[in-house]
Amino acid sequence: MGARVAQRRRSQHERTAETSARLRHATIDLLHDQGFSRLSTPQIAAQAGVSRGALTHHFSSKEELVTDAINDMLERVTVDLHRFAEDFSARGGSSDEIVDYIWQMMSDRLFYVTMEYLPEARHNDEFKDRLIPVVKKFHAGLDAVWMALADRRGADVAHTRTVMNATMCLVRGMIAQTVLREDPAYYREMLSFWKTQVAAQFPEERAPAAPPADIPARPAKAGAARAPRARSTNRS
Amino acid sequence: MGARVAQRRRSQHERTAETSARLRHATIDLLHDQGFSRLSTPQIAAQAGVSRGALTHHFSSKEELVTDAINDMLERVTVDLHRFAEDFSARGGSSDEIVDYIWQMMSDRLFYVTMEYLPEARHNDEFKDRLIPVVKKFHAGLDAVWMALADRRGADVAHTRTVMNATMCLVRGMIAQTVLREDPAYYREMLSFWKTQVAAQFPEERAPAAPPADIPARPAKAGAARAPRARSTNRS
DNA sequence: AGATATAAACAGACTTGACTGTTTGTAAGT
DNA sequence: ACTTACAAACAGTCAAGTCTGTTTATATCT
Repeated sequence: MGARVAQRRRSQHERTAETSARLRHATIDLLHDQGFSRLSTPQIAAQAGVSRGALTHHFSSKEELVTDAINDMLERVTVDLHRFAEDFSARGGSSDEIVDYIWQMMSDRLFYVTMEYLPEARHNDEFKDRLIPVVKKFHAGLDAVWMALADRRGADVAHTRTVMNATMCLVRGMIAQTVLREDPAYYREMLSFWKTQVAAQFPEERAPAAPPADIPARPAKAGAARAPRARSTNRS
Repeated sequence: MGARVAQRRRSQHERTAETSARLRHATIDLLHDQGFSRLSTPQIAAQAGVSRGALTHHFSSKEELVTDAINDMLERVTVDLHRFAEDFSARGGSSDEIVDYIWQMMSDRLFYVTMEYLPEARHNDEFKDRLIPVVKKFHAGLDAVWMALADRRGADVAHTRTVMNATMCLVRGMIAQTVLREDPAYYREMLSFWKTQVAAQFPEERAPAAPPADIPARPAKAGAARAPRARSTNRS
């Protein structure tokens, strides 16, 4: 495995930070690639390139490791989203871009990973209790972004919140379908439909107001606008 | 467990049908109540009130049992949906009812069970290949219902399909959220918003066209119309 | 500063338990 | 009688958590 190069002296703090970060990243990678039911601590340790002893030293249980890893992932996604929102506001982008961004963000890895741990949360109360504050923080971050966008647009705050939350839910459901339904046209069409709906909710949009609803909308080569930055995962 | 009562003579065919049905139902029950990662064949056999030997006799692998059970579940749901659609068309119900019905149908058990096996399908190709025709059939059944509804309404077929599929996706995403977010007002508001959206897509609606969007809509004691029949599970 | 004590980081073996697929044995139907 | 339905023991695998031993960093004392 990762033949460690000659390493300079690292402080205890650095060692802890590095090793636990490697383990958290490996956990997300495996959650995405292998799934929760196949997720084992020996495998995580191997993927991270550390011993199982190191894993047990840093995390007192598998649950703690998994919840910490999820927290990490959501924090990274939140940071990315804030960046997008700032850039978007500065440029005064169209609402279509927001839909595309959400689709990209969720289908990159976020919602696939989420689908792995949600079932566990449903049956494991301790796990669920650890997770609730984590996702609450994430939702608060999302909400802050939506509210900032509404503000700059002068849109109704409550209504914007509902539309954005609905977009999130729609995308979640679409991504869930992708597992067993491979049909790009289907998803393209639905995103396109939804973009016209969202645009219609923000009439004060500058450039291209809601187009006549019966035009099936452009091919919607989704997401090209703002590709998510190179996936933050480091596979060795 | 289930102290079997004195049973009259059953034919081989009946015995097979009964035992395998018990196993399939137990599989869905446990998938819903315990989750995929905790699903074991000894547990399924116990829940069904048969021996593990009986299970292995009727199903050559765990995967076969699970896929058969899922197929069963989807067939039952499809039958229920067709019943609803016929009744609905006969009465000329409002589109709100459809949204409520879908929400009820999915949040009863359907989508929670789906969330259990989707991750497995994502990582297990054999399982996925078994499942694809099963869900394809289910989607075809759904589509037939939407098309029949569009027909009677004289609505645009393609557009109706998109709107109904979007409704399904939205509801999927909402139900996924319910695992970690308990917030009835949130879901009520979103359903209410969605109903106005759907209603706006069918202007030729007879009775109450899209109500002013700022009426938060009724408490949405959804689905009472066609309550899913008493859960078909037989716990001993 | 240099030797040394102490604690943290890491490695790997061990224990226990559970699950899947297989096999062997028994009862019920045809 | 003979096949199918059911029952239970068996074999191999592999997980999680615990425990023991080793290395690396840091505090302390002279």
